Amino acid sequence: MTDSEEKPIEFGAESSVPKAVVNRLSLYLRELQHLIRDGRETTSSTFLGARLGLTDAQVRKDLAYFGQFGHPGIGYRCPELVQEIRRILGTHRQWRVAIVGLGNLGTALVGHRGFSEQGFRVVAAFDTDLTKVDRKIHETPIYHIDRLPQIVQEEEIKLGIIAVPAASAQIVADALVSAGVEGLLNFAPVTISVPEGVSIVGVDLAIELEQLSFNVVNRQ
Amino acid sequence: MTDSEEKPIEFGAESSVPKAVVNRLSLYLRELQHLIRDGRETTSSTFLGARLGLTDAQVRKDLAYFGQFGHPGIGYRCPELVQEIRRILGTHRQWRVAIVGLGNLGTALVGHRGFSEQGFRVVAAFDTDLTKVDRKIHETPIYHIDRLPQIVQEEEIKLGIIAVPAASAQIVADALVSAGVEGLLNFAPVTISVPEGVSIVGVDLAIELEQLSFNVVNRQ
DNA sequence: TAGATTGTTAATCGATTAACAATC
DNA sequence: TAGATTGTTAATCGATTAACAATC
Repeated sequence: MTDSEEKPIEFGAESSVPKAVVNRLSLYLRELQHLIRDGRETTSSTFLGARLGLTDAQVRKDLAYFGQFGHPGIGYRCPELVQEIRRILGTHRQWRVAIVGLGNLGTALVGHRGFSEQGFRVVAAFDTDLTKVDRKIHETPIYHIDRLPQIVQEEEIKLGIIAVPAASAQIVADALVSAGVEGLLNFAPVTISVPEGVSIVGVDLAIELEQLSFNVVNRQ
Repeated sequence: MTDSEEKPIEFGAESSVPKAVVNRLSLYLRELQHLIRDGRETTSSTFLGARLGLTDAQVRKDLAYFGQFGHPGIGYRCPELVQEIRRILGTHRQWRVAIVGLGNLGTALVGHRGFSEQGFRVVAAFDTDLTKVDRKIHETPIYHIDRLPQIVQEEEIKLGIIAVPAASAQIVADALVSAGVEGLLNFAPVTISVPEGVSIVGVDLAIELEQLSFNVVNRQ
């Protein structure tokens, strides 16, 4: 935030990929995994797109940002494309994750199936409530928040999930970042700032319902 | 999905508002609510935008889709703009909501503070598990899923939250729609189809972590 | 070979930003 | 009045779609 006046002209080289493309990549991955379970070996951009309400051109263009994964005349081999997308997203390896805040939502997230299925392993949970500390939920040990710096380092935790009230979200974010976490998933209904080099994704469940409300009222 | 070949040329008239604009509207609302709590009476497009990493022009343009809410030379009066945005989103009134599926996530969502704070009232929860049925969580009665059609109608439920496994998500969606629900918030990691006139918003928590993973790997 | 389907270029469409007269 | 800030138009930028040669 200090000496940045000029655009980073050559830097990551990859920053040309639109956010929307990366989001669709996750949808392709999910759909491909369903196709594989249904016993399909290959698929086409037209078929894959139709399942998601997208054009065939968009599917091909999205994938073309990252390489050539298809076979002209044949389409995409499902397991092959799954592997490629997981590599692109970085979920071909396991991520070690911490959850901070064991209220309703945080507690639910510790045991969330979808996380482990996609390569995210919740290895630690933190709270201030002494009655929760030193127990386990779904195999995951619960620590007092004071031990966050220590545990994050020892357990080599790289991602943090913030599930505390809005009022403490920024403080928790700062603590996680100081401890060495590189990415945050924030469920608190507040905008959080992080230093450059740290990533943040926000999910506000009430906002999702608001979007739905708008769509219903405007019949969309 | 059957006889649709031509585009709906004149229909809702409102379908010219980009999805991204509506999403930012929710962010403006959230930020304004924080400003009010901090005792601020007015704000400017520059200030509001800065808090969200947006330009002043974008804030003004977004709001201009819906009307003229600002005061030249002064800015926006916070409580006034909050009211306007809530009216636009449809959250100035209470929505009656049902949750289907009382696993980890569904159970957490029944008591989710953020929902009630923004005008969403969870008035019924459904599950197949007989040990859960006929109890209450956080004041909300739990019914057997067989009673869904009856309760949705009696309770005038207009929104449904799907928190069941992927395998049963489409069936639950169909049941909710048949019963008269007009909007669905889907947490199951699967693409769901709904008839025209019904809205659906999907939230896949694993996908959110995947997006974070991509950002971390590509330092964004 | 004929049919299917890719990757990619060019054309189109839509969203964001910059600029500024109008207003308080 | 001078300074601040809006709403809106025009210019810019970026994303999506269409088209098609290359490939299996």
